[in-house]
Amino acid sequence: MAAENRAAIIRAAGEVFAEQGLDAPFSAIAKRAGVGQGSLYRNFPTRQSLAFVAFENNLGEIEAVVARGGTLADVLTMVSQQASSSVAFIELIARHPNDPHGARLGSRIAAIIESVVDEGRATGTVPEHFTSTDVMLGIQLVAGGASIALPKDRATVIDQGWRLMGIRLG
Amino acid sequence: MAAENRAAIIRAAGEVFAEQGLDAPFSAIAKRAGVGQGSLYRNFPTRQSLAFVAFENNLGEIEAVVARGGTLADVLTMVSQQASSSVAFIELIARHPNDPHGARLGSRIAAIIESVVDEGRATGTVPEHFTSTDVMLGIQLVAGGASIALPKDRATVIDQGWRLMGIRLG
Amino acid sequence: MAAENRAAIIRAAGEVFAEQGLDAPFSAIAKRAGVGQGSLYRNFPTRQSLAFVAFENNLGEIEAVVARGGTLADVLTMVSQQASSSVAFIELIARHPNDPHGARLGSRIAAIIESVVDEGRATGTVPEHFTSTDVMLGIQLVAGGASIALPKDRATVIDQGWRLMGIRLG
Amino acid sequence: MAAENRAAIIRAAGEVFAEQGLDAPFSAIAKRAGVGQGSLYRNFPTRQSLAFVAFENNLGEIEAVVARGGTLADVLTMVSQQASSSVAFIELIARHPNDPHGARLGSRIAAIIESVVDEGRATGTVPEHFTSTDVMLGIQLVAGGASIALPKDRATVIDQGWRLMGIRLG
DNA sequence: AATGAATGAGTATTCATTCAT
DNA sequence: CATGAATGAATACTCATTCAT
Repeated sequence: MAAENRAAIIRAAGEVFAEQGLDAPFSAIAKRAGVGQGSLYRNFPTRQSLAFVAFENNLGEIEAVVARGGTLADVLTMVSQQASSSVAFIELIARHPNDPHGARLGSRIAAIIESVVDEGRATGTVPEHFTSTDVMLGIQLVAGGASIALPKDRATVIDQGWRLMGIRLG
Repeated sequence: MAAENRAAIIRAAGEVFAEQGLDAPFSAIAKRAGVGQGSLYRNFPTRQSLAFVAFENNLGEIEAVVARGGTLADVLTMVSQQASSSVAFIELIARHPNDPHGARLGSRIAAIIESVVDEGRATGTVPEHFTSTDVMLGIQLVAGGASIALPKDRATVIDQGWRLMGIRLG
Repeated sequence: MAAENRAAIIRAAGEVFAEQGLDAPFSAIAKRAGVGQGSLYRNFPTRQSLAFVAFENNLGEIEAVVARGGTLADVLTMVSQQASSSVAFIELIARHPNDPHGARLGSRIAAIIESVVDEGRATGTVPEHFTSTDVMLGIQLVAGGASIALPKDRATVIDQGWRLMGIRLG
Repeated sequence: MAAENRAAIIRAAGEVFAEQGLDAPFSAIAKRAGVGQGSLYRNFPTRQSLAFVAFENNLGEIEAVVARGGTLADVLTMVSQQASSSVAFIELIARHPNDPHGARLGSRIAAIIESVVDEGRATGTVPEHFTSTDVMLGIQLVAGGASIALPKDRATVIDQGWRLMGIRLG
């Protein structure tokens, strides 16, 4: 049952973090997962440890798209779509760059961007001079800009944000 | 004593919000100001009402610079400095666009940008096609991007953020 | 100005107690009276002292009606009409029978009832065997019954209460 | 320990409500029960939910008496005893006639009265024309009358109150 | 291991009461 | 005297974290 519980917790955490933000009460996650608070704490002693694992799913989806031949535009579109959860996601990484989990996630993201940035420059998704570091900073800007906006305004902030940076997803 | 207390509260709130963010405990503000919680509540019945007043100072400084012939680059440089130390400021405006106080602050900011955006376009601070709305969105992006970064990384995020958008402050 | 202030406080207290009950905040009374809290405390050091004086007005009105030839039915009707304020009024007296002010008020009420109870018995307002003490207890019952009812139910409780005790006001 | 704690809370609440009224601080109840405030809130999220459960005991006692052949006089005598010590009980029901819990309690009381009111009329406990609704209103009057009296006067108010309404318990 | 109950610290908010001006 | 600001105690409520079962 340990394995199922762990899986349920990860799934619940992803949902709850996306809905309520990274500071959501642990009790809400445990309840959604259908497990006791104790089980949650045994599997994930800290909020970060849970959050990192919870967001690896998101990353997996993006990696899968890239593996199937996705473009930089596809990647950034997915980030945009995952707006609210991505906000928490980016926030998490930005806040804990030294955390081993965070570093690993950061590397995976970097690898993804790296693998498609050339294509993106070639097809005009991003300006010629953009490095993969620039793209990652761009993600941080739109995610951060969205995070301080009201939920209803986030999609607009993200769309217009890409535009300001000369990034074309359409 | 009323006036000094009020001033002390505003000063304390500015500091505490900058350090701990917009959700800092009221008790911390009262303690820093050296007043009772009751005094704080009488002067500012809501968190927003306090936050707005606390940040009007910042805005005043920028307006003063513009009045003395400051350029768009000067304005954005000051915003950068403030955003770096006090992300809560931008957060406040982004979160409460409908609040009457917020609207007033927003209008003041819009007026400032409007008054210098032509100069900024002419001198190459911002790209030719930037509207004042674009500049304000740009501010939101760098402020938000900074808000999810570690304090020590904020200045870099802001600098590089401006660059990504084609904005030159130097 | 002392005299006017005192009068304003008494008037305000009567209104506020009637609206919000005997536990209304002092600040509300001071504000309604248009005086400082300090003035309120100087004139009436305790809540009771204010409440007793505030309700003497009510009593004065009833006494005036009796002086003009009012009947027991008139008296009880007035008590009924003053339902919400009367609740606080009766409560006050019932709770502080030993307070000198309370004793004085109680005596005035007793005097009023005494002066019209014979008429009330003769005309069938109350049963033959009712003493003035019984009538006062009756007032306490309907006032108390009303006090624990929801505001919207109070008039009904009072009306039906009189009926149960065999008292006819119509 | 959960069950004992819950029982301790209910017991403590009954006592504290009886002593201090329905608005007694939750902290006092938690302390008396020997539990943390959190436990109290988990078991009873609202004041009403606690109050209703706390008073169901009282009702159970009365129902038991009726089940063993008790009369209306017995019922009203028990109510008198409880009202005298625990006005909060009646207050609770009078204040929340629409609350689902309150409605249930109200129904149970109505059922009790209904089941013995015929007997009460036949034996002269209440006047011939009294309906069960009248009896319940009578309870509200004596309970309310008692609630605004000093504790030491309550028994007398209740006794004399029944007499005024033509109800004989002896 | 798994559960969920238990605890208490932390924060918001409201007033009664005092006091400086 | 009058004003109304100042203070802090009192209370409600929420969660993070620990632990008994």
